[in-house]
Amino acid sequence: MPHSEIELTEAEWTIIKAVWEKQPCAAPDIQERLEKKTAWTYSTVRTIMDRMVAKGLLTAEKIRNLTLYRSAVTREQAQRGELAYALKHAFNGALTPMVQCLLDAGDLSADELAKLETLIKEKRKRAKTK
Amino acid sequence: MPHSEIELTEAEWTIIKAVWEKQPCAAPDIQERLEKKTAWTYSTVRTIMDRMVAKGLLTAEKIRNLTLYRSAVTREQAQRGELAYALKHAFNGALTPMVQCLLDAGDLSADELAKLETLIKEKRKRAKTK
DNA sequence: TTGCACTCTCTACATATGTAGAGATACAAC
DNA sequence: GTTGTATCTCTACATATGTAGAGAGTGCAA
Repeated sequence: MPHSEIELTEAEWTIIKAVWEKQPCAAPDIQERLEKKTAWTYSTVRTIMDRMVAKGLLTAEKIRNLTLYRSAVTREQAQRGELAYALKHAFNGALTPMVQCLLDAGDLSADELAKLETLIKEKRKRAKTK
Repeated sequence: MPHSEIELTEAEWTIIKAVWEKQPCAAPDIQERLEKKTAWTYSTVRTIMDRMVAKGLLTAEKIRNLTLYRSAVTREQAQRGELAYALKHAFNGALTPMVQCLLDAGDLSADELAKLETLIKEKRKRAKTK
């Protein structure tokens, strides 16, 4: 049992994506970087980030007057968390229908479909040899 | 533009799944049905349901002393909403990586993989003839 | 007409989340 | 020392979400 499910709110996703882009970073950095998109003030960004530290989503290291933040979870972990949530609630844990819905919903190009087909083939091969 | 994204909280998912199982239903029904899983009191269930009506997730029809609820969204709509959320936030809208992650994460049986492969093949065929 | 049994309405409270202002601090430049 | 400027800390408030108790309305059975 690795970690109790990781779940992010919309605001948290916005922040953590910015953190991933430039790892140790200060709150004012993030605030500036997001200003165009979100119009959040420094206080807002800072509050969210500190709450994320409390939740274990970020780490904070204080150096003099500056607080450096880093992500405490990888993008993959966060992605898995999000998928796990959808899988559990919307699809009762059934993976196949979920993938199916995904294929139905999106407009995938022939190229992308081909790529997926390849992926699955490889996966099957690996499953067999295991 | 169909509907502004549908999003459900954990509690709401629990409720709406119960409603889908037995369409017009009263709050006490749902409460009883969920009691084993959730231990929610009648008040709790009722409050959530009424809030869901306010959000347009359920409809309520009052007949004398009884309020009948129905789902205002289909399971498919709700599923799509959930996937759209994950897609947008965790994968920046890129479907292929999302499917990929899904394949990596879950332990799909060879059978299921085969089924998916078939699905994709069909999809490609349809895409071509279109 | 009294009393259950059922369902409802109203109100309440804790925690979570989104959002931000006001004032304190630290450090560099003058 | 005084003044800026960047950064921080604290506090606050609105809305959302989870959770539930107390008491009122309705109708059947005795």
